[in-house]
Amino acid sequence: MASPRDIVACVADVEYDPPQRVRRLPSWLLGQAHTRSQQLVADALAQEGARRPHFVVLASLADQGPASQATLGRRVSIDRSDLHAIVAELERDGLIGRTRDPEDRRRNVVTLTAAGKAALGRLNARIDQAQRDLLAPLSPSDRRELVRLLEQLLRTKR
Amino acid sequence: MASPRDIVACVADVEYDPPQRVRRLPSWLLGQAHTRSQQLVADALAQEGARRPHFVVLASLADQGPASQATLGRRVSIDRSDLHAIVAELERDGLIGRTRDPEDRRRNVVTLTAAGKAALGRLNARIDQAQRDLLAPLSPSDRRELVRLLEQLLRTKR
DNA sequence: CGAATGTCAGGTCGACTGACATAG
DNA sequence: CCTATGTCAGTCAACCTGACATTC
Repeated sequence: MASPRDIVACVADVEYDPPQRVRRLPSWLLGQAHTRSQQLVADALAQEGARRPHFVVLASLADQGPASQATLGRRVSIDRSDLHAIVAELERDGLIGRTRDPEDRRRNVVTLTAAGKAALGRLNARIDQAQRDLLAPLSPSDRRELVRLLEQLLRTKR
Repeated sequence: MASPRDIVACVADVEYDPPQRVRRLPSWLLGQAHTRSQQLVADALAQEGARRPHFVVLASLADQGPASQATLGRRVSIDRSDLHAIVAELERDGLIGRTRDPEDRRRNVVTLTAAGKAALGRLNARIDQAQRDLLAPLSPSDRRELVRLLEQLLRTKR
């Protein structure tokens, strides 16, 4: 039943094995690293019942102060229409408050609550652990080097 | 109309500005770098009327030889059901051929045609240019260093 | 019989577009 | 009048699931 050719075919068969050409592409490596990174962060946030936009919104409010939904969305690159669902969930969970801006009654000013600050603290701890897991294969100096290279890669071109 | 506070608010308003906390996260940097990378590659492939899976399938066929759709999908991590649309398009454009495997009549053996090899050559040139654009902000030695670090990051944990 | 293959239908999720009423 | 804001409906592509007939 298992002829030599079948065995060869079977060995050549098994599992994940993209071509060398592709494997060496910096864009491919970045994609793989991003996938791993994204998975770790998503899992970390999920343990607190949050997703990435929730975290980013809370972090922006803490670091940069209250803001209307529109400016908040602009700060963290989330579309107004998508942000709507996020802030609704955060408000439902009592992590933010929304009040009409008396000086411009179109605006919903979003503010971090005490519960929101506490939740952000927990999320920050989870995120930091995810970063450590992500960078675990690298030596401390290599971790700094990677960050430096990525920052330089992103510095130019906006 | 424009009180001092309004001007301050306006300055604080404008544009993309995620919190420092987030900006420094390795996972964030990887995400941003991946976004840029993905954009460059997608644009490069689009100039030849292709998308990423098309390229990866052609590259796998060239580097690793003909294969059934299922094994092809396993090699490059594309689901059978998604691969179906891809190979159909590649066949329509004459870049691959599909023949029933006489030794196992369940299988569709996918083969690269001459036109497919030519198309892959063009795609490779576009992709290489995209890599150069991506890495342009880095010195030659930093480019090698980045690739080394990413490979090491991915080496462990499968 | 169980397992693999190609095929198809559908579902989910994130990113984006267009519209609208309200307010400036 | 034109613009900005918050809201909602709907599109689109990527990714995944489940099903089915055919073949091993």
